[in-house]
Amino acid sequence: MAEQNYKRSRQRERLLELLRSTKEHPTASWLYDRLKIEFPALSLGTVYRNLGVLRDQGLLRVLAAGSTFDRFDADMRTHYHFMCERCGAVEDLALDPDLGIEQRAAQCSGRIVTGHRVEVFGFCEACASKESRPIGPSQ
Amino acid sequence: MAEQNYKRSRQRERLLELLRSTKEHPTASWLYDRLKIEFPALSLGTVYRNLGVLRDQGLLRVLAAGSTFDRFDADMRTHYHFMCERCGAVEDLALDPDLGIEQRAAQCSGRIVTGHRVEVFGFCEACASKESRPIGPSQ
DNA sequence: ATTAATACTCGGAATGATTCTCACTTTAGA
DNA sequence: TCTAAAGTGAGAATCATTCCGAGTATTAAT
Repeated sequence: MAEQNYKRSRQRERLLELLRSTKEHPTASWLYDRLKIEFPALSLGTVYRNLGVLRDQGLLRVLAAGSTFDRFDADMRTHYHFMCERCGAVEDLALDPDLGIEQRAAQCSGRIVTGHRVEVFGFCEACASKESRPIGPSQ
Repeated sequence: MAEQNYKRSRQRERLLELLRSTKEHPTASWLYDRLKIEFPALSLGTVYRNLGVLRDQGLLRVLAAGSTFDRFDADMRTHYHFMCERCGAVEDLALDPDLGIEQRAAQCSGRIVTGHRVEVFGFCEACASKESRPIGPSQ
């Protein structure tokens, strides 16, 4: 899975640059739309295949945003996310990651822990001001 | 979304009992297969619809397990999960939830924070003993 | 108990993100 | 330059989830 032979491709290089240039945690289709301008013949399959390659190369992470679609993040430093329950936006949180969680999760178990993920959810600033009556639990 | 009129249905009541009786964090199709024994005419759509109703009633939570399918958990107390990267199993973690995360995430922002979720990943005990050479990053 | 209103069920079709297939093209090393 | 292997585009296939329409069950009021 990791000991693969990769060749360069302009599509993949630009995909990574694009992902690195934004804080939006884009979806596959957002990336496709942008990249399509530069590569008019671009195929959606190519975007998905390269997202998978970059993930295997450890150059991006996949954030599961509910069951509908994934979002992608090229910032490989451990950091936490905030997800808006109303508009679906994903924002980085300026919190120090708690690596003790991983130690405690491994403690007294045969598990191998490789990482952890924290997602805080609620309503982002824009939605919080519109939405005077917050909705009930949806996750 | 919450001020809905619900009527009782045996299918939904048994669905919730079934989910409450297991620690497996089942998928929709696992629940469907089990419930189908009891309700031979059961429809998959009914399972999904009722999972949605129970979620809106605050009686279960949806765990997004990667992009492929959801898992469901009727334990509404805040608690953390461990997810095996190899077999996909989901286990509860016996860690005290850190509610300070939510306060820190809300601090100095217009956000409304309603909850948070922690997922630790790696290899479960069974997989850790088989898998001598752990695989590279996949999330 | 009957009835009316409406939520619920089933089955199957529709949706939508993601993955796969395959013929052709590009890359990289000899 | 030549060749093998990885990459590409187009579209079909997959698969979890949602939607729809006609008939059924539940509830509250008569």
